[in-house]
Amino acid sequence: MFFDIDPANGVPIYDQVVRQIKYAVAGGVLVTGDRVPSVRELAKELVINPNTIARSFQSLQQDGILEPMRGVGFLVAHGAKGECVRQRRELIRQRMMSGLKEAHQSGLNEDEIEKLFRQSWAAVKRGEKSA
Amino acid sequence: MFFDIDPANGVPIYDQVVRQIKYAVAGGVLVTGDRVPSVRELAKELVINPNTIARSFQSLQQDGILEPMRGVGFLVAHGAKGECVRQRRELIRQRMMSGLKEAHQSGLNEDEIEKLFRQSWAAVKRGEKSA
Amino acid sequence: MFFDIDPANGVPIYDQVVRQIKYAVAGGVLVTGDRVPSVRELAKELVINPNTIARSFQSLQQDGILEPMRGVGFLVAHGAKGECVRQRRELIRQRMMSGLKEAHQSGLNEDEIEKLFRQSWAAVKRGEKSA
Amino acid sequence: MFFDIDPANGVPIYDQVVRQIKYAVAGGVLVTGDRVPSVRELAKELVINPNTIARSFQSLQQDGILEPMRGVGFLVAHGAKGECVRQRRELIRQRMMSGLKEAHQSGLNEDEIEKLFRQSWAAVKRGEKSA
DNA sequence: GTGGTCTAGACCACG
DNA sequence: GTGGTCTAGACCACC
Repeated sequence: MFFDIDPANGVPIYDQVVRQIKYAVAGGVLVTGDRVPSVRELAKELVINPNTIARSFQSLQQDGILEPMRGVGFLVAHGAKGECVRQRRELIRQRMMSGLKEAHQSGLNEDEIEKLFRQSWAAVKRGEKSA
Repeated sequence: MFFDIDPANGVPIYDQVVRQIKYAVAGGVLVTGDRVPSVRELAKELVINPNTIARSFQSLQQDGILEPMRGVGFLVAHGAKGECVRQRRELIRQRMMSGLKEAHQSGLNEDEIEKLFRQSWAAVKRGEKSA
Repeated sequence: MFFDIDPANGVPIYDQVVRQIKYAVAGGVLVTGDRVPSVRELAKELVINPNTIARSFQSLQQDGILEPMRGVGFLVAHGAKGECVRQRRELIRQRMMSGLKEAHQSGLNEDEIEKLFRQSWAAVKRGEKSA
Repeated sequence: MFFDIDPANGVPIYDQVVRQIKYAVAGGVLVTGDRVPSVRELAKELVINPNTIARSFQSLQQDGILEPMRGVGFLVAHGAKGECVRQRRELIRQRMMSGLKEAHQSGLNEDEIEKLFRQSWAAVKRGEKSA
């Protein structure tokens, strides 16, 4: 699929899966009514324990992003896109805030932080993997 | 002292202590030869179990930031400042990179990410706590 | 398993565990990819507090001998054998050096030291416990 | 004096002092009736906490190696030499045994251990410090 | 007084 | 089930 899971990321795998699916819905890669790959399929593809995927789906179901369809699997729910677009912004914002909070508290001055941001963003756009 | 520990932060307490001390050394608040508060003192001040502090100090010792002095306590080691300045930048950089990687991968466009950065940084400087 | 822990040895228990595992890897008893007994299993078997074992494993992880596998346990890491063979020799060498240094410095002459070595080695091979 | 103290040796400093004095008596460097340097002198010379030296002297007094002399200090006791010669051999022997026990248990074969002994002994005689 | 080690037991996150 | 973190409290060695 469209997933980019990093087991050594600090972020729990189940949460990475949750986020990736939300981002896919927010970006229109998945739209209301689409069938999401089954737990087993995803687990096999991502080389992850099926329980982990199941936990992700459970979380997505509680958030109203996915709906279980008996005998079929999970479908993207009505109104999921708006919710995902909103959550995407919020998830990224929180991560940004928490990082900047530590940067600020660490005593780095504003110029250095700005510079780090520029460099990191450029590196990310170039597709580096060193984070 | 100069500590800002948040027990409900996700980041383990012992790691927060490690980082704060590295930042203090990087910023010149602590310099080579300075005696760091004893395990018991710090534990009492931060209302944290002494074992947790001991774990932080052990980690700092392995990194060559602190040196144990028998019967005295821990002292800031030779060359600690350079190392801490380096590590501070690296710790912040990694956090920045990993956040931006997720932002990029989430499909947010460059303008939105830039805007989030501006807003978040302004909020952090204003001292908000909403992250 | 293959452990010989002596709680009244002077050497900390967690360090004895670390060494025994390194020796096991060096000797080929454990090979890359092998799953090491879980913290709880080992603790139960050796009648040691789980935290103590956890500390040993943490140390072995930092040395690159073991790798944690989420939800599974610890596995012997790639390249562990070479490292362990090297460390085994070094650990024994250091112990030998430090003992001989004291012997030399104590004023015992060479013949006496040689003789003590012969006698001790013979005793160890006979399996005596008087040290 | 004739001391060779290594604070990072694992062996407690007070015990190193005890041993060194016993070795000096065993080797005839100190003989019955000789006055041993005062606690303060030794502490200053070895850059060690005076309490540590005091503890060493206390131990030596209990062993009958030193005798306190009011207003003078500590003197080497009657019969100390024989006792020290005996203890010297025993102390070295124990250290040898414990090292060889670990070597044996580590799986190193006899040839390797013999070789390590040769190399280490040669290095010690050359006066190396790497242990 | 200092740090080092160990135990006991709890709770959590993860798979 | 796994390891990770934290607390509480004990005992020890050392200075």
